[in-house]
Amino acid sequence: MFEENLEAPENPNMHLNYYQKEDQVLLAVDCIIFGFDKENLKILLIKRNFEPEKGKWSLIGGFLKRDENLDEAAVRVLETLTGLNDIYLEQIHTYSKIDRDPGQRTISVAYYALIDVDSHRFDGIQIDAAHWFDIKEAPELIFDHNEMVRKAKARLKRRALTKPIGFELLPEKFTMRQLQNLYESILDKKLDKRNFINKINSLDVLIKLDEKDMSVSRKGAYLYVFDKDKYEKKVEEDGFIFKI
Amino acid sequence: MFEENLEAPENPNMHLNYYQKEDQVLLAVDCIIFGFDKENLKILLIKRNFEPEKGKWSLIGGFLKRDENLDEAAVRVLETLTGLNDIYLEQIHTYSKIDRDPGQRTISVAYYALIDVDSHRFDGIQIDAAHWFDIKEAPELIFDHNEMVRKAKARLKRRALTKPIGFELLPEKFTMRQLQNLYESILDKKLDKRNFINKINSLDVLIKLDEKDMSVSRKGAYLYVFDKDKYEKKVEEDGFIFKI
DNA sequence: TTTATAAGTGTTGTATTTACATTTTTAAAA
DNA sequence: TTTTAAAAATGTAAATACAACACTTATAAA
Repeated sequence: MFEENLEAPENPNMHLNYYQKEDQVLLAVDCIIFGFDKENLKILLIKRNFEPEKGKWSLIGGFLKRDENLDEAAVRVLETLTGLNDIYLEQIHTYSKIDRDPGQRTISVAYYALIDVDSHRFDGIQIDAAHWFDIKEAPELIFDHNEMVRKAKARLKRRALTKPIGFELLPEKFTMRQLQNLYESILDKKLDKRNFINKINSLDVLIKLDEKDMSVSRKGAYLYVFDKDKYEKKVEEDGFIFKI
Repeated sequence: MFEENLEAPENPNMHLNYYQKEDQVLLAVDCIIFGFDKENLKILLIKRNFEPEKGKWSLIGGFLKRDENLDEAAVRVLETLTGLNDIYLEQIHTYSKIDRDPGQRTISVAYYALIDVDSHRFDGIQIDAAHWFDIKEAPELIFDHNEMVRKAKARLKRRALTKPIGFELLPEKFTMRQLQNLYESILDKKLDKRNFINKINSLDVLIKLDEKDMSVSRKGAYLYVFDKDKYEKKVEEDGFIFKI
């Protein structure tokens, strides 16, 4: 089926070529990039400027290269297209329907990423065709990308309930209201304010600052920061689970 | 890097070859096959009879073919090596470390499978090199297979707490004690007998038969079957969640 | 007839979750 | 300067879920 270049210098073990009769495939990564602007959950999409499906909305993606693993490929794709690195990424699922991409047989590994929209005001984003959509108002996507987003939302919901990943979506300093807005967006339901604050406080991993955010109310709202060291120490020492 | 045969008859869309400069890889599936013998959780492993790592214990696996998706590949691998089909399978994670397989750059998609060891007494298993190990006594595996098993166990634990997948590991008729043994194996902890039975009964998805299993006690233990229709109707009608 | 063994069965205390309303602070407007 | 408007801050009681716990029953085998 394929002729392989057994001398390819990138793979020092190529001489141990035990599997040479097997079919090879193109492996892509696609990133579901979630953002939060202190009000609503967003998703970053691009308008494809190449075939197939040129002009339609799609996830950001790219192909795995010979010299990197999938996590690295996801980081590279994200950095290339948004200029951002040091972003929370997690693999979700691998999609392999035979005709999922009409261009060529392609298997795609989906990742989701979490970004604070405001702190990372990448100037206009590298690609002008990229746009933040409110998660509730995102357009139809190409291929099986809608299914990827559906699964990513479910995963985010599950993770957010048991791991402190929500803080990846917030600025370093945030108000309780913003934290609650975030959880309401992720869980897609209203939460009781007092119960939410009591729950968060009982976890005992936030530091309340003396500083207030005066931008939204007369009274002002105290700012908090996530105490990552304290959280990690608690996990380490007594198997603490961050549970909303 | 690779020369592609653009006329390959297997892919009718090959003429739309938009991505031809990209690297291709071998995609494998590896199956973590869990079994249960009414007492303990088991894992099915094979002694590799080919290089590399010939003679060492490994998961059962194979390569994705051009005309199938990953789920189909996993079913095929499972059926080829055990003779079993119609088995519960779930994709877990995709592994891509560059040198994970010294034979050649290979990316592997891990699946786990659930089998009732006794009901599927495949005669000696297709491959004589295959063996059921108690999950607590399994040997070291090749490559990153240990990591795959670790993740599969975690996934199984999580799933078993919220979905009725445990019944995939039991014969059609089972006793409460066997069900409890199963959950104790999966969760790796002892459960209180009365609390467990009360919990299961409150879920109201088992049918208690008039029949008893007399093989283990003088008194005999009532047999139960999982009422799948009832479960599905409950899920459908009021979003019921099977929660242990 | 006795014995040995697993099966079967409920209650009570504890912890967690949910429901719910008033007061406080302060900038802006009057 | 006083008033007003709007979000922030705060605690308790009821309901539910979870955890701990021990004796009686049925039956085959001795």
